[in-house]
Amino acid sequence: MTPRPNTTRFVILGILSTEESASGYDIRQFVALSIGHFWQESFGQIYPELARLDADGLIAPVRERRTAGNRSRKRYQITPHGRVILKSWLQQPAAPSPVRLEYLLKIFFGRAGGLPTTRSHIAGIEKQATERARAFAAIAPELLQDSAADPDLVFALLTLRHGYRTAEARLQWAREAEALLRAFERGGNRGVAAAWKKLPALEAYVDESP
Amino acid sequence: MTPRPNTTRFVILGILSTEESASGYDIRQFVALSIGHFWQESFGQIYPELARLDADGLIAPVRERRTAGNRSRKRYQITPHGRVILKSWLQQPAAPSPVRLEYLLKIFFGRAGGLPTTRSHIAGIEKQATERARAFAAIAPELLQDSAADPDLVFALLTLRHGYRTAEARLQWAREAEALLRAFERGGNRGVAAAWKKLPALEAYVDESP
DNA sequence: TATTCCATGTAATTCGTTACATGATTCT
DNA sequence: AGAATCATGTAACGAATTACATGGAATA
Repeated sequence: MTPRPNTTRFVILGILSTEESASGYDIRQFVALSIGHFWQESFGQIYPELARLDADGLIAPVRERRTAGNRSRKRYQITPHGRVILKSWLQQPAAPSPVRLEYLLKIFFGRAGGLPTTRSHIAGIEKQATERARAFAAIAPELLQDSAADPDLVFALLTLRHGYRTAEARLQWAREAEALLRAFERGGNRGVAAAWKKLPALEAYVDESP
Repeated sequence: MTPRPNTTRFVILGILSTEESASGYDIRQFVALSIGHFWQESFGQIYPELARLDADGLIAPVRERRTAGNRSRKRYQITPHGRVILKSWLQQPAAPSPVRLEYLLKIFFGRAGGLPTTRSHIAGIEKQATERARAFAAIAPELLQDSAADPDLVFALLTLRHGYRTAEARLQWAREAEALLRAFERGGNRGVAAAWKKLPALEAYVDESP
């Protein structure tokens, strides 16, 4: 059986490629704060993987100069070999990421749940998407100020912008969805068909050249 | 330990709530064709779950009138109890769906991978998003024609539109990402900061009322 | 006749989360 | 003194995929 990717490895290597040194706890923090909107890792994944990476020589523990008490805290740094492995992974095309959106499931099966229920799911998405879009919008200026000398700045901005665009798309979708449901309630499938035609034209935009 | 959701159950119940009767194979087909862009199930999940749902009385096997040979094919239909359970699940707010996008990981760690690599990842997304947006755009007219009498039509259109908006957002993002990288190559972080300000303003749109 | 598709199901293995155990440090 | 947070790690369990085994029906 061909073994599955084990992406956690590369997340850890990636973080250690930018962070110089980090503990398991640090890595968890980094993931939650910086890439939490498109990736997550739990301690149960991180700690065992750190041990394996160490055993494989891709990372190495760092001598900890203990400030006072013998506080147990293991920091690691990436090895040259680790960098090579990371780079070769980065250069391979990304594997397709399966997406599972439970809220769309609940909307897709909307007839069995009832229209009011469907509406409240959509309203929930709209609210959440609005909050997220605002949050992403607020982060960018901070990042531009605080990380003006950070060589990783562009890449952080790239993923941040992706988060914003995704939130914005959901917000737009939620508004269109509400319009379609109103049309459905008033005019059934024929009403929906009419409302659909009023939505921004699809083909035109996609064909547009950059 | 609080048991985890087991969404496969409700996917099966949902499909049987609209489909009247279906086999494990049919369910797999349905998932792949109708909701594959935001949900997926494998046989290894479906078949055991069908057995459990049967044992719990939420679905029931249907007598199969065999056309000729004794072909083994088990079709199931949802029971009244199954409908009750489905409905109560649908009415609960959707659990947050963890998202994992490997391609963003590769972009986020772009410095370790090199600019050309990052560019090719973005180009890949742009191509894929374009194809998807076009595909979604092509499905809608078909659906409006073929399913004019289908009581589930609106809900299918809703999720279809979500897929389109997502693809479109990625396409827009990819173009912006390319612009940011060009600015970075020419002017480093200061170039990026300048290019960032030229992107469509963030706050304005989100504050807009429907 | 060979290949593809229909069809069901199990086994092996990995992925990933949650809960638990444990203890130090910092803040109120 | 007590609460919150920092910090590491393991155990248990469920989720999910992939591969395998098996065989009929249709089609080229």
